[in-house]
Amino acid sequence: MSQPRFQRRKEDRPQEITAAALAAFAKNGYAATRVDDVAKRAGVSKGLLYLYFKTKEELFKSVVRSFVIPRIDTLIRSIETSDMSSEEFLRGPFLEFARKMPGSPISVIVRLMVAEGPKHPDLVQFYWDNVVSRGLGAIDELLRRGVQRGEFRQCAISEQPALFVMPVVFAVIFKLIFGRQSIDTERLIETQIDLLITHLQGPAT
Amino acid sequence: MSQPRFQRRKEDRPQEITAAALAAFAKNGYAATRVDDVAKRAGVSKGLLYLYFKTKEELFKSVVRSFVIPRIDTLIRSIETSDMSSEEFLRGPFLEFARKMPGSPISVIVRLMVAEGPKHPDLVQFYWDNVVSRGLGAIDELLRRGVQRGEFRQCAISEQPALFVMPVVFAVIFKLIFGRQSIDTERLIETQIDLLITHLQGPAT
Amino acid sequence: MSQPRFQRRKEDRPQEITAAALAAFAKNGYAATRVDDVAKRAGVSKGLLYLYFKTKEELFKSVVRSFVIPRIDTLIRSIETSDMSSEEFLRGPFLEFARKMPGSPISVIVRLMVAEGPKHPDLVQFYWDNVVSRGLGAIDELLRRGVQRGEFRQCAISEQPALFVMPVVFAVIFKLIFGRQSIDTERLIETQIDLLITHLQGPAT
Amino acid sequence: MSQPRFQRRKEDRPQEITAAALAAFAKNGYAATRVDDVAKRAGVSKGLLYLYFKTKEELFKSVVRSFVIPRIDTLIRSIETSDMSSEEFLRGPFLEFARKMPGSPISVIVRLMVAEGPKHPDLVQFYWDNVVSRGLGAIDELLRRGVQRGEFRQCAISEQPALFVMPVVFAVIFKLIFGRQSIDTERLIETQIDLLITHLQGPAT
DNA sequence: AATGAATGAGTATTCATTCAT
DNA sequence: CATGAATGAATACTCATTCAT
Repeated sequence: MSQPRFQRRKEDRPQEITAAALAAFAKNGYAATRVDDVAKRAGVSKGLLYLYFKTKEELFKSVVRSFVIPRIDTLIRSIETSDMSSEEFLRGPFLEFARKMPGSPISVIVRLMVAEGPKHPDLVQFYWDNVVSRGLGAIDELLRRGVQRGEFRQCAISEQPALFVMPVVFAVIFKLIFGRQSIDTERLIETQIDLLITHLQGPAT
Repeated sequence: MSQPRFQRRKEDRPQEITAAALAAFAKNGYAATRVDDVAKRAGVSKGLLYLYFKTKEELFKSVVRSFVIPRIDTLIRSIETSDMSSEEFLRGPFLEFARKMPGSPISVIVRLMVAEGPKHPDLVQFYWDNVVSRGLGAIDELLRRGVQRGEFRQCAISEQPALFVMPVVFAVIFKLIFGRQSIDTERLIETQIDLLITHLQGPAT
Repeated sequence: MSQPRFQRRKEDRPQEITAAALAAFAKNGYAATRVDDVAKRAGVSKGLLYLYFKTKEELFKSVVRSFVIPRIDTLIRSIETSDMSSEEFLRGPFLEFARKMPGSPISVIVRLMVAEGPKHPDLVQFYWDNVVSRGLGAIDELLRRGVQRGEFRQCAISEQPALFVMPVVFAVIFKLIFGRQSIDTERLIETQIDLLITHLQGPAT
Repeated sequence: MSQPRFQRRKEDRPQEITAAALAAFAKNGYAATRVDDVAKRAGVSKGLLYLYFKTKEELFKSVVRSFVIPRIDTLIRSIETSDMSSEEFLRGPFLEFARKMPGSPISVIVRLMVAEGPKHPDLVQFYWDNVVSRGLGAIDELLRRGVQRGEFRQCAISEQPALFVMPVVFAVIFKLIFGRQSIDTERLIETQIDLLITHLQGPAT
């Protein structure tokens, strides 16, 4: 009776631990998080944690890897498979994605990258290759497609996908530092995207 | 040999120490920086450091205070005293300021705020009050002035000074995490500011 | 070589550590005792010591608690259960107890109380409640019983049990400060107790 | 005008410093007292303090020496020069002396001896030679005189002057540890001295 | 596989002592 | 003489990591 439950448990362990680690890192940052706490959060002994992750650093890298990739994959796939117009996509799914960012687990990872990046060059590289580069690439693809289809004109904006990512990163940072009592980041994101699209569409002739 | 072991230079010490601390924090982050290292960098004994700063935390706060305020003060004063048109100011002094940001000491402090903010709420508050709030206020004032003078039209953009700050923060973060091999942040800043101004000036009739 | 580096002996550790701490405190006093030394004496790592005692101070308190209480309990119980006459008890078990005091672990604790008391008011209170008050109370009870039984007359002496404790404390202090080459404290204790009993029994009619 | 005042000042410096040190030691004990504090209390710079006392330890020894000797000298001289009967002296000047002890500066020195004695054998020796030995000797002399004059009978008590010192030391210790809320030490001292004298005078034949 | 007792290197902080002024 | 800035050795405490059970 109890067997199958334990069986299943074993499979999930690593994920449960990285989830606990993410929560712990989110609360206290990497350096101030004790491995003990992560283990306790995961309902696991310290020894077992070390069975899955050789060091605290490896655990950290695992956290970054396992929580960001799926998110970015989803975005990219939706761009690739979508049959919306570029504008529709930007005002629809992309805006939705952008709005959810601040406050999501990924935002925590931004904090970790900012804080710990300099000490983990390989992780930075990984993050660049798998998250930033691919994310920017996807938006670039979206813009390129818009230009091809005649929706957008080709200009400085259509060549800098970072302009679309910018407000998201900014909002994430703001939320992280100042919490919710700061500025209206949602409106900021909307305004920026609207501004960009308006410009890409050019003066209505 | 030539250097006496004791040197009395009461006046200069605090600044030398905060400068050294900034450099150390910049390299390793707050938690990973050893007080010993800061002292060594400053060419000072650990004991003396503790004579001026009661704790590592206080040293950290001092660093934030002494390096950011002057910078932001300069910007604000130049806005207040400038007799340029708003556009001229944005394309001139402000753009210059924005370009210098990534790689400057302030950029390091952004990293510290992101990483350590959650553990130093009073510092975050201080930063908000003295840096962010005043900085945004100054730009707001500049935009308002532009509207009053008829240079700009009143719209969503003229009400969100953060749109101007956004690319700077974004560039800072990018440089911090990915170094120089990432994206062309200068061009990004320019494009964004140009975009905003163009929009504020409305369709050329 | 023969000793494994890790030994799991959870049960015994706290006692071993407090014993080592008592010895160390006895030798150097509280302030001058390094936690490192206590750990070494106990054949234990510093980390483990801190697993059982959160701070050096808590270790100190534990020492006081665990070495004095049993001693005083024994005395009190023997008073309560004894069926000797009061005189017999005082000249027998009590005198024995008094003689053993100087040089025993408790004597060291007196030193700690004198030296560290002012900085640990709660510990002083604890010591008063659990040791001094109860000890004096027990002797008071013994004297009261003697009066009731007609062995002793009621007088200033029968009301001040401290007169019996006095020579013990004095002897302890003397031994602590001056070692054995000072005065004959055993004889002092005997003389005092004899003197008190003689007086309590009144003039032989 | 100001010259003579400074002149005088210089002479008194060491005493002012030892007085300040006594006060500081009294409050916090030897180990916990910072040289800085002593200097501040004495209204003197740290450097000057070190001009008079080579080390903290030497300062400590100076404190012990300079505050106890005068006290004990006074007692001894009054014994030597007194023309009272031994009983009168014991019930008069000696009792007065004994009563004043707890709470006086000397009581603090007892604490210091108990706490720091083990680490300063030479100081203990000094204390024994100059204070304890001479003090006990003086009382011994007083008792011997009483026996010679036929006031007292020769017995175990007349040979153990410590019996007279005992309640004083005990009272001092008690006050030091438990403050004033403990037991009536004055009455204890009186009772003990009365008891001893009564016994020395023997049964009224 | 799982536990948590045990380890020890690493770090912030204090304070007696020195010495340039 | 007098100052107090400057030094650095000493020490309590933490926490990633190991390993007996």
